[in-house]
Amino acid sequence: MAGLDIPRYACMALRYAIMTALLEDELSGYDLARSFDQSLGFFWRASHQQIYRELRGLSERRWIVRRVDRQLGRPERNLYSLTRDGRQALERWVLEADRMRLQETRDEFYIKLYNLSADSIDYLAERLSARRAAMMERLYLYERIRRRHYRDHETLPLRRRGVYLALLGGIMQGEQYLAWCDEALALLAAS
Amino acid sequence: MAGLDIPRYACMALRYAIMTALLEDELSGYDLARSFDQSLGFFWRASHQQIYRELRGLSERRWIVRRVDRQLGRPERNLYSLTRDGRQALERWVLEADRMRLQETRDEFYIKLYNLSADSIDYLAERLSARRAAMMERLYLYERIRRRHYRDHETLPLRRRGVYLALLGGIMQGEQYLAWCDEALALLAAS
DNA sequence: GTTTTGCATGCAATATTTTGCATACGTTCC
DNA sequence: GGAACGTATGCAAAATATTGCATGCAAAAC
Repeated sequence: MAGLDIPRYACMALRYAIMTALLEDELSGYDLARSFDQSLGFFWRASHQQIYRELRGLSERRWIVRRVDRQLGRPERNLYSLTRDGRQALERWVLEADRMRLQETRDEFYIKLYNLSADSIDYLAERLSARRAAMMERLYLYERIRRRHYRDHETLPLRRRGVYLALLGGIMQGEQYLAWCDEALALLAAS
Repeated sequence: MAGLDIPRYACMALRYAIMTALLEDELSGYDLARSFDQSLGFFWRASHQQIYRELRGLSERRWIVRRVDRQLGRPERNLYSLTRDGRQALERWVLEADRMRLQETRDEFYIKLYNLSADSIDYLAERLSARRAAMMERLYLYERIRRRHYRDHETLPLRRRGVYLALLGGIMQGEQYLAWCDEALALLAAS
């Protein structure tokens, strides 16, 4: 009865993000969840619940296949890999009209800044410092990845060069964010 | 029966973004929709449908009030303004624990970059140019706002200084994005 | 004079994300 | 010997966002 229930809307970037992660590796839901906490996750965050749900959908549509990995004395893992259909769907998606969202920084902190007042200034400055520190840490991680895997990006195979560009975007954005935090902190301190 | 149906979850930034927009002006849903296409909307986008829905919720909770504005020979407008309760709720929200999201650039373009291939390189380069141009245009708008209203930001009242900081964040981020586009375009062209 | 654009509002369905909860096994810390 | 932590999986409900559709009036463009 059910049928494949193919949605009319073509977005569902998470679906494709997961397939992208499976492009070169066979991964479990758990692996994916961790990877969405790191690399790919810097550009598209997802919780494990979301990932497991997408994994089910993707399996139903036969874009990925599951292989059960039984380990002695451990819970078994479901390892997923791309099918040929999945690979093709992914390739199609990449070439599909993209809805340009222009860096939507959907951060409620900016809205809070719009509400700057004598009551909130100390709190907001403190939160800003926390953001600065967190970004610093993330940048450090980015840089480690860059040094490890992308030191010499001109010799990289094409696909990896794309990944490098995304990483570079993250790094540049992070550095800019630090600079902004510093300016903002200075301006708040002077108020 | 219904009751106020106060949600357990405290996020709902859109709700507060709307109230923030109403902080100094009495606005209609239409005005808000336009304003979310501009200034505030650079940090939190929302469609008019979403806005009208929130406006209803906010009215039910008595955080805003509606005043009907009848215009001769024109459809009437519903103008909303903050109540005292709303103002207090907003102030509370600003001081509430914020869940730091660290600049989540949720842009599927990065995921597409992860899929860079001989087949996709031209398309992706073209899309990148389009993004560059769009960001350029946005930056131009930001700069106009800055020159108009924030030229001398040291003399601004406190709240406006917060708005200026948000604007500055947008400008810096936009400039960084342009720089990234240029680097990425160069790297793609060399491939 | 008809088409387009702008003002102004909204419903309903679908899609997506978040939150809360739940289970189960193994290892390491105290 | 028990608590905490890491691996591993998942359901259900609520919140949030997007898309498609719908209406109606006025002014301006063609």
